[in-house]
Amino acid sequence: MDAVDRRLLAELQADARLSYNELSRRVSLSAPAVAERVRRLEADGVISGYHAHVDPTRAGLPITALVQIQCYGPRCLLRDPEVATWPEVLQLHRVTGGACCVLLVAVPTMAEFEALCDRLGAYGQPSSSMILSSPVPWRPLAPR
Amino acid sequence: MDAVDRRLLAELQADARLSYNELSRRVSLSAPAVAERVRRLEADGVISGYHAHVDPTRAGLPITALVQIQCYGPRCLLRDPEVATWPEVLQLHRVTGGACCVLLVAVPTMAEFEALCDRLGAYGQPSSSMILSSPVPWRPLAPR
DNA sequence: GGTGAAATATGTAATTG
DNA sequence: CAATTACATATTTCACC
Repeated sequence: MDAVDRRLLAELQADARLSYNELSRRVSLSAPAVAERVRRLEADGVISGYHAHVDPTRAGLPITALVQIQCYGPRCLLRDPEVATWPEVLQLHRVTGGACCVLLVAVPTMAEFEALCDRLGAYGQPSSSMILSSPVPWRPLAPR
Repeated sequence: MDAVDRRLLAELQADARLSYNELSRRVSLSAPAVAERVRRLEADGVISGYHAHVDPTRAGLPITALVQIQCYGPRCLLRDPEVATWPEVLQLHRVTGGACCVLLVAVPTMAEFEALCDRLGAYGQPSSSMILSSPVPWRPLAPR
């Protein structure tokens, strides 16, 4: 991974819909050369995907929260592949510390959040932090 | 926002680089009609951006963590706009509960993580949960 | 990695239902 | 008023240097 690859990653993280033509202008390389580099970054798994980001509130999901769960050993949430498919679960991380895992969730109403907490309660003790605002909802990675 | 808009959001969240032509085939509409709907979703702020997602480990940032901070009132991290520009900070959420805010961070080495903790310590009491793995690093929103 | 030509995609404007 | 068609422009993708 050289300086040009890092430039390409920065541009595509900022705007995933840039054309190879526009990218080629920005990194001063021909379009085919850019296309080949990008395909290599995709094949190597450096780029894991291209995603439109949707504002949860404007999409009708104004309640977002970080939920830590202290799982009941054998009933651990991480052992149930079903949970990763729940539409409320935007992120799921296995972590060290008091909790077993942390979920970022988004729901339309408090009633649905309560129902989700009940469902999560089957796996362990949930502890929720409601998100008031997200000064940085996402930021591009600066590769080393 | 009708059913077609929701289809478009689903397709663009799954693959932000789809052409209007391909989108038009998938939702059974002409390309100009699709382009206009997408521009409306962008203008309305439903779509907040299009971003390539980069694998932190493959980009040389194998250490990721969730860091909660109990800020020292007046020195609150949220009052320093500088923090949002630190390249290690991938997400920053203001939350309810014991902590003032939660940060998702990524760094190349434990030594750099230690340095980051020191810097964060100026704002409040940090409590870190190291991320072991992310079964769901990101998932598309299902609008209501 | 660059170049040039063919195939494909995009943007605009006029037109239709 | 939103969607379609038609056409000019731009982009992607090959083959080849």
